[in-house]
Amino acid sequence: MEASVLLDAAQTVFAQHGVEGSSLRAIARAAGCDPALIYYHFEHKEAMFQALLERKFSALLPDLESAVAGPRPLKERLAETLRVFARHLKDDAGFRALIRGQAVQGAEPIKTTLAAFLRRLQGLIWNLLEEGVASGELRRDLPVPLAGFFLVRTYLEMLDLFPAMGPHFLPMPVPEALERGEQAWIDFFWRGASAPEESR
Amino acid sequence: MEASVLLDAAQTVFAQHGVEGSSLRAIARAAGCDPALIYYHFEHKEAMFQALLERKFSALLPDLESAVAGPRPLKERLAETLRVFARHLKDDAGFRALIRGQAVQGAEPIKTTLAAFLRRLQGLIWNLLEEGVASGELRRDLPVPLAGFFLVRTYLEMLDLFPAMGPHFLPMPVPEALERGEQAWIDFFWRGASAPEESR
DNA sequence: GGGGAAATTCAACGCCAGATGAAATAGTCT
DNA sequence: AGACTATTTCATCTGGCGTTGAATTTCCCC
Repeated sequence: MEASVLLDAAQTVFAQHGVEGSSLRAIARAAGCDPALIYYHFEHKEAMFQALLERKFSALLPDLESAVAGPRPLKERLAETLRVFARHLKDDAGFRALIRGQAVQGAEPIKTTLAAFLRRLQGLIWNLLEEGVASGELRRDLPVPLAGFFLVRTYLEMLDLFPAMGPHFLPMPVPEALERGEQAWIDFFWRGASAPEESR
Repeated sequence: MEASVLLDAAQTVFAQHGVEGSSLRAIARAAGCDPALIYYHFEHKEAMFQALLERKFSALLPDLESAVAGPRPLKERLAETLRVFARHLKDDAGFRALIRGQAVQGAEPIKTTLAAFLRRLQGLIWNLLEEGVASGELRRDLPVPLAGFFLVRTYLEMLDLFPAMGPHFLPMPVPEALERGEQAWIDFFWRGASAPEESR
């Protein structure tokens, strides 16, 4: 049995119960094997979670690099960046909640893995925003690191919370809210970030 | 022993390990009592978590109501709303990660409690934003539910993620990042939400 | 078919968990 | 002091847990 089958099972169980709420026996049951096999492939549960993170991010980053590249208008590339997140993470709210839970209080090795990914992600976003500032499309005083944070984190919050909580507080069906929310956020972000007309 | 002592212990343990990763025996150890006492005060672990949520939100809502009231300028009241969140939640990142984890995949009773709180919170924020639209300060086409979401969730993301991950990706110390981030977000939000000059 | 390596299962250990009924202790009122 | 209620602990039950060494099975190559 390949490690990836175990990781598939782990992702399902982790997403539902969290890392600490998931037992290796539960993961083995989900994978259809003996718990001891997990120890053959991974040192311990946390190493398994780490491998999951790396698998997920390894799939995401190339698409991000494609999204920010090329001659298309800046706003469109920013929007495409968000859509890459949606494609990779949209159906993984439970897992994403887990990742940020680990970001807040996880073990140092996990934080280190997340940080390495964050720096690469940051680099892509910041370069894009700095390119916009240099070209005059974005305002000169835009705090690029913070703006990058706003761009991505607000959008990911929608992806996470609309499906789970949207029915309780959104005045429209969740799929419509996600679609309108995406466009609204891109427009809103653009208004917040773009240079005033008179300075172009 | 009052229930509130048990809830204090529960908050500490839940914040570190999550609801499922926290055992009643661990909470009892943190409180310095026998696990059976927890059953005397609460039906089960989830009921305990629910009581924690209600305790937290009961403390937060009155301050929010004060923050949005009064004759002060709209932008200042929006900013004060965010500061209320900071005062109540700033040192509770672990617990907040837990809350949103539960928002994403928690049991229905917990989601119902969260939803009830969200609706009250929404009501306050939306009224404030709608007041701004009516007065002409905010743009007429502002999607108020989505804008309210952006306002609060982006700020809470900073509160959660800057302390834990900021050293890995922010080009400044975390306390400074939080301070500048707060002001940057308020300004950014204002640019995204306010009406164009020519339509005032 | 045989040898060797890789993969998988089995059995076991000690410990922890949720939950409960009964017993003991503490507090309050008369 | 006694009655009663509230609080707290104790002991127990059943089931699950992480982890490991040994045994078994499977796979691959000659």
